[in-house]
Amino acid sequence: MKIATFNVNSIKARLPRVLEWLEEAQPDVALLQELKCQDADFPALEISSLGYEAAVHGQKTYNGVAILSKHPIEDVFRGLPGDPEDEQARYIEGTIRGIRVASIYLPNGNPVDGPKFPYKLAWMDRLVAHIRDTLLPTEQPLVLGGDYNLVPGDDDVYDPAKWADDALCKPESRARFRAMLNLGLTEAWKALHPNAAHQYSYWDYVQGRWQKDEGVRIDHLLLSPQAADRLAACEIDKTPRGKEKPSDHTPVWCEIA
DNA sequence: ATGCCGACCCTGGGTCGA
Repeated sequence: MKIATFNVNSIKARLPRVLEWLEEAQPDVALLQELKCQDADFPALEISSLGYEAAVHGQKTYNGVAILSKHPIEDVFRGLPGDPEDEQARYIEGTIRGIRVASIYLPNGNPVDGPKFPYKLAWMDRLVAHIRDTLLPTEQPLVLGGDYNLVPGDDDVYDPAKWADDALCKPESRARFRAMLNLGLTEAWKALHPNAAHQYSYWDYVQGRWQKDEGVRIDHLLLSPQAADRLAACEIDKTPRGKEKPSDHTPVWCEIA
């Protein structure tokens, strides 16, 4: 089963790109982030015309996540537990052919001297707790994909010195990402490309970042042991980023045998 | 250079993303 993650940066603005990508890449499951629309405005008809059903957790203007699937989506759960006050639509999970998947839009956290950084760290703590207390104990295959807004290592950013104090690279952020791995999760791309460096999933629109290949690797697929045992492939698909009116992210996909 | 681009809001400029 091919499972992809893609931060689309507005599903409305990106619909032609997303439809074209679904037709070309043919993922069984697509985990989308940054829909920037409410549930009622999600283009479900166009998506379903390509054979995908959708589970959506939308929000006006900001955030918004979805699971698209060629196979039935069961037991959909919206929102990350742990803070009833948190109304940002950044998390949705569901089960497809026995695999529990989640689409994650982790907070950016910048600027680090404002309230957004502690919100990011608290959100990551909640995610670690949810994985540890609810997801892993089921011993189900899990694929947690999304825009983690996290650069795992200095090989994953074009200029690590310039980014050292960014929320995406800060030790406090990286420590919480490592906490997920320490629970027993496998980062799919790194597992299959242990010696690769400077392979990115996001390039800023400005200053010719894409043309100069100055990006960051922040879109990840995390697998439980039961899913990692079946990991057959994982790649970054740079094709969509090079097209007209692209998202600033590009999809990352894995194949679970 | 420190939001240069591109999206959102609902009217032309403010806010946000990473």
